[in-house]
Amino acid sequence: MKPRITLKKIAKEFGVSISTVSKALKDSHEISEDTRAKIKAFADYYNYKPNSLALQLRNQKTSVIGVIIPEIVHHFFSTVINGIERYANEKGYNVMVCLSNESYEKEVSNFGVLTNGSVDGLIVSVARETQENQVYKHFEALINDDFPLVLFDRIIDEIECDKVIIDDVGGAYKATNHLVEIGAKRIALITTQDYITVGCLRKEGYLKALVANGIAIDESLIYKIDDDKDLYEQIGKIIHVDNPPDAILAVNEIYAAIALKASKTKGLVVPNDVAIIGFTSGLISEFTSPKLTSVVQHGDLMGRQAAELLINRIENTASSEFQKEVISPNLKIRKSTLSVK
Amino acid sequence: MKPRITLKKIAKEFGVSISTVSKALKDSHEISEDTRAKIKAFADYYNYKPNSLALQLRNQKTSVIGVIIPEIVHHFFSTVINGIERYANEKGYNVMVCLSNESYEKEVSNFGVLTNGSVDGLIVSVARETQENQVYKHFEALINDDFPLVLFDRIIDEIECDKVIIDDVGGAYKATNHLVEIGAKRIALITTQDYITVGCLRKEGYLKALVANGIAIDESLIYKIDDDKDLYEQIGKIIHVDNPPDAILAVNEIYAAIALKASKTKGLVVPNDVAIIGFTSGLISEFTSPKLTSVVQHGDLMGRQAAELLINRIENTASSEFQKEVISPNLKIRKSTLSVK
DNA sequence: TAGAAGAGCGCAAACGTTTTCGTGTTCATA
DNA sequence: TATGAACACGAAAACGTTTGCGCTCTTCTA
Repeated sequence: MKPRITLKKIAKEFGVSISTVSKALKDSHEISEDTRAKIKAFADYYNYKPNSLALQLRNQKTSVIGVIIPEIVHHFFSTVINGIERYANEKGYNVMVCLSNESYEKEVSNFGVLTNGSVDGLIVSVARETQENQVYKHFEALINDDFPLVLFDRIIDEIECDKVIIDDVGGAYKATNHLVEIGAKRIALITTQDYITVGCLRKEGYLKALVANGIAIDESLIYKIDDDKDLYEQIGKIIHVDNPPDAILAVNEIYAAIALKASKTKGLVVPNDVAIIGFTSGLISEFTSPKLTSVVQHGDLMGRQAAELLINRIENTASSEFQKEVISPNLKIRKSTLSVK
Repeated sequence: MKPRITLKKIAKEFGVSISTVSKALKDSHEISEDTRAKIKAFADYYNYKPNSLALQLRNQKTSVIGVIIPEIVHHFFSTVINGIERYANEKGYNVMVCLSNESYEKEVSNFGVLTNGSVDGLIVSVARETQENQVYKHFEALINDDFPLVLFDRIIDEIECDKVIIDDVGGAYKATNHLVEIGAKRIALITTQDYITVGCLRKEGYLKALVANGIAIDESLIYKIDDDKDLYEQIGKIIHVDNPPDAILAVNEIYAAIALKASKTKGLVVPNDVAIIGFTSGLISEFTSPKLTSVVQHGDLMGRQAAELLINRIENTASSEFQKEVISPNLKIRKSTLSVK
């Protein structure tokens, strides 16, 4: 790569000082019209642009937001990034994306890299392994330094910082309620392992809705999937029993789509024999047949709000107490739960 | 945010010079055991980490790769980013992601931000608007400066740099051939507007395969979709005619999934009445019914190779001529093209 | 004609590092 | 006692920028 042109080189060219060049380029009245014109023409010709590293170092500000997410090949997370990126851009910030791949170690190493001055703040969704181990030292270190931090979706209650979450309880409640309304009696829940907070919250909403409707809770209808094992097999077992459920609430789109497939394989008609709802409305739900009713999570909005909270914090325009934004999901009703009675 | 601890502060604490501290932390033999131990303990206690901006400025190296893509909420692009991120990480680089949103202006502004010293190199997939307008000044400026640049997928022939592409011609050829083999006679092509290079290339492969199989080219079976208009309407028209095609090759997954839906709506059975193949094997193809046969693009691999080329270029371990890596897509045959004769 | 005013520019510090090249002290050896 | 090395540390430049202040020279005013 050719060396970039600097103030120093321009200064040398005209036999003036660096400060003169800097001021000339900024149209300072301290510099004569003549000198200004010459220098600006030259700088323009050689396409001078201030080195941003130098500026960042001087101004003690990078205008970069770091984002750490468990994975990127995932519709929900990519919409969140989209939301973050758009808002950040409006505010003159850039985005640096790092992946933890659900690994604690990788998350910690990402923290190390990003908090050495290369970003002004961090937006994080916690890795599965971290949630499992419940080791939050790297978060605590940031909090101690008052480092601007926003957690979203997969958050940690003990860590005091700004947060953005979905109202998972409410979403699951709405969804379950909808299933009851269309006449379901035996509603299964396909959820995650207990240490995944969102899984727990959705289960809570599910249970609340059952209670509210006076339906007895049947623990045998609650299935906790292990993401490290074969999904088709685990979910298949739920359907391929003598007395399968007449409705299913799945905590994500994949589980729902697989449940749908399994149902069809068994010869069950959706929604007549079994109605299905998934969380997250990505593209999958749109193209299954029948289309899947989903709890829409508004990832874009979530990202936007996270970025907003973070930038307010960075620029000290935030209130001193930490905010907890709760986004209400809504139900997108499609054919997989069409009332059939 | 609390001010971070610096060499200067440590030096002041012990009444020594900054250089002494720097050397002590690096275990230099120039510094006495005593001093070293004291300084290291202190630095450790206060969790000292070198400011990376300062290092980047001094070393004239950021170890950051800039990535500019048209959009991120897109399975193909997110797999590419995944591939880039993983390889970059192995090599000690971080990734900064910017979105052009298919806009020329945004792309140019991203170029401006990223090439001011904040990244060591750039990986780009060209925005639709840029391809449409064919204005490549921002690319040329980079090339003139020998700035490390890799183009992938949506590339520009005139720009001389490393490139990674899919063998689109070959992929479309394979797919079309497969359709012929299972007995299709009237194969439609659903493609993009002409200025999208990948669309053109896939059309080329489609035509080649027809010729190779001695099938007459029927221009009325080639449909160019306008992404700014309603997709369902445009694609619906292809199916809802008196004499619909008996096979369809779509240049992306969405077009294919919509074609599948439209066919089912019209009462056609897939694959018996009409066989369908899409490009890109994302999650959609997996969950439609029947599952869609697809030309698998290997986005991860593509990202990995792009990152590899770029880092070699950055570290001057690349050959002087520019490389053009071509990734061969393979056909993932699923039920939408199951031989039925 | 002395003094002030103002125009035009340079110095130097600051951001936080690393690294080369000193410099001063101590100690052993001839 | 002079010489040399070994030891322990500091000064300063470099990366590229911004900016407050000071300096010099001209020009105007009283």
